[in-house]
Amino acid sequence: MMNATVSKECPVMENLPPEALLEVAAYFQALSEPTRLKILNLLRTGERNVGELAQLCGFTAANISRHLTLLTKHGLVARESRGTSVYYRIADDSIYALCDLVCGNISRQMESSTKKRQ
Amino acid sequence: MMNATVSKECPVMENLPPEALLEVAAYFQALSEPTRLKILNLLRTGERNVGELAQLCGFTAANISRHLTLLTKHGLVARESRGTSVYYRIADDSIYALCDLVCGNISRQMESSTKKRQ
DNA sequence: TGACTAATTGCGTAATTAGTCAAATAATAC
DNA sequence: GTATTATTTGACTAATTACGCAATTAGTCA
Repeated sequence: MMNATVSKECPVMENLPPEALLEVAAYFQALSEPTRLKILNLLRTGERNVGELAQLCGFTAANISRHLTLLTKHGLVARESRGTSVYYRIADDSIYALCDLVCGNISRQMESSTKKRQ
Repeated sequence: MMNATVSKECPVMENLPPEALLEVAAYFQALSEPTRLKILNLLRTGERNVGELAQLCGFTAANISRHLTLLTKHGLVARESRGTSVYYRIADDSIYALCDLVCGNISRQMESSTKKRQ
């Protein structure tokens, strides 16, 4: 009932349609930019408006706004307009699980490549 | 003992150094390309050489070779030269856990955006 | 050695994208 | 209404990148 179109499981990704592949790729791409990761990291402690994020990231509000638009489009953050400001917050906590996995992989890879190097 | 340099956990990614951010971003970027996901998916059933992958993906061997080089650099696949061929295989099974998470997120997001749309 | 096959790499191209500034939009306060 | 502040969007630039072709490297076999 819930896993209608994009088989919710896909533990294998076998015989996956090309569109699914594109979507997964686009999702990873949303996470593949340092500034966007920084934003997600900043939102960990709670919501922030565009101006705050821009200042904390050291970029213009225009730039951060674009990043936030992209993150929103992929369901990673949620937008809430309050007064003249727009506040963003994490919409999908599982991204931290993703990041944990990746951090684990990276550290493992660094260990092995360090071993090889010496 | 294992979590030496890059705290294996990083459940928060708080106060993370910018280099770590760059590495995580680069790792996600390796997964953010449909052709590379296709390759990883094909390798699920076992090792393949460059020519096979090229044919199955519908691209030149040159192109696939470059993708494989990148995936190798990030520790996602392992390279083994045998005869005149070079065989690649999955080096890091946890990428499927990553993909499962992402598939789950995407299907959830599709549900909610579908709801909103109707 | 040379012939053959497979993989990699140099180079060029088209497309994407992260960033900026400036203009437009939106919400509040006067 | 106007003024002010915050966000978004249009236009542009510089940098990156996925791809193909052609040349090079590497391994096998006669």
